[in-house]
Amino acid sequence: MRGDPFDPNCPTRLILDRIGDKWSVLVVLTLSDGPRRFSRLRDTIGGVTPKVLTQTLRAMERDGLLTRQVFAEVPPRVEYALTPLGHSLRRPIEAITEWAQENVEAVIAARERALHADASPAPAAPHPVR
Amino acid sequence: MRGDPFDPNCPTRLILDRIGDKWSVLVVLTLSDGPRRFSRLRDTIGGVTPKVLTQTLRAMERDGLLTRQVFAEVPPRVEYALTPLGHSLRRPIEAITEWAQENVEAVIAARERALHADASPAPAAPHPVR
DNA sequence: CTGGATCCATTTGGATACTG
DNA sequence: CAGTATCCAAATGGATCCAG
Repeated sequence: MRGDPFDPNCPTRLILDRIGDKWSVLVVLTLSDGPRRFSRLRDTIGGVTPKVLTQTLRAMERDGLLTRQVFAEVPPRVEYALTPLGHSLRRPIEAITEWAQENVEAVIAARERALHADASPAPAAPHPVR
Repeated sequence: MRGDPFDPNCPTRLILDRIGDKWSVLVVLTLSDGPRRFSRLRDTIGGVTPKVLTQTLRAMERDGLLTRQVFAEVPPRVEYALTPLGHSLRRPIEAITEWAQENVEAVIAARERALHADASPAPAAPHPVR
């Protein structure tokens, strides 16, 4: 009852939502090696805007996955670090990313196949590739 | 580098997007035990609309994660089943869901704490500036 | 029974500019 | 440096109705 992901009201869904956020996953991976500053995170994670990164970090902080430490210095410095809880997420996340790395080609291939099978008879119209 | 999740152009992101889709995860879990019909899937997975479920299934089919078999019967019957590729996703996904089940309470607790800390003026600042 | 089609509210996330 | 503020485009997902 307490851990049923199929129940829409089960908090497990919350976790899936968090994992579902691609940035969270990358943040965990980045912080796995140790604390990082904001700009370091932004630079490491390609294609994320400051706004979204901040949102992600705040959400993860609320969820107890990481800590945010502000140093009263000039220039300002803020360091993010995984909590033990956050660290415990590392393994499952790595399982996913490893699967991704190993099977990306198969997925791409399947997608190509579907595309060709679908477009063979009458191509013409350029289909927006999602 | 073909397997770098940090590269926005890397196909690995595609996988994360697929996992990120909460329904995909639940579909994999549901089909782990064997093929299922559409309505069975819809009923098992709480809170999903037919439209979205169809979208999810079609996307997963394109990606080679499952097969869609139509029986020429009345009433119509359509069965979905995981491919070997889809089955290989089972392990990593279970890793995530197990983590979720084990740590949901900790996350909820952290969230409650953050809420209270934010709502009450003086919880005796344990940390410098926030 | 299995979805396709349509409409629509809400959310999400990106670009840009600016501040303590 | 580390964000915040604002605006906005696009995508997501739900409700509903209908069709093969």
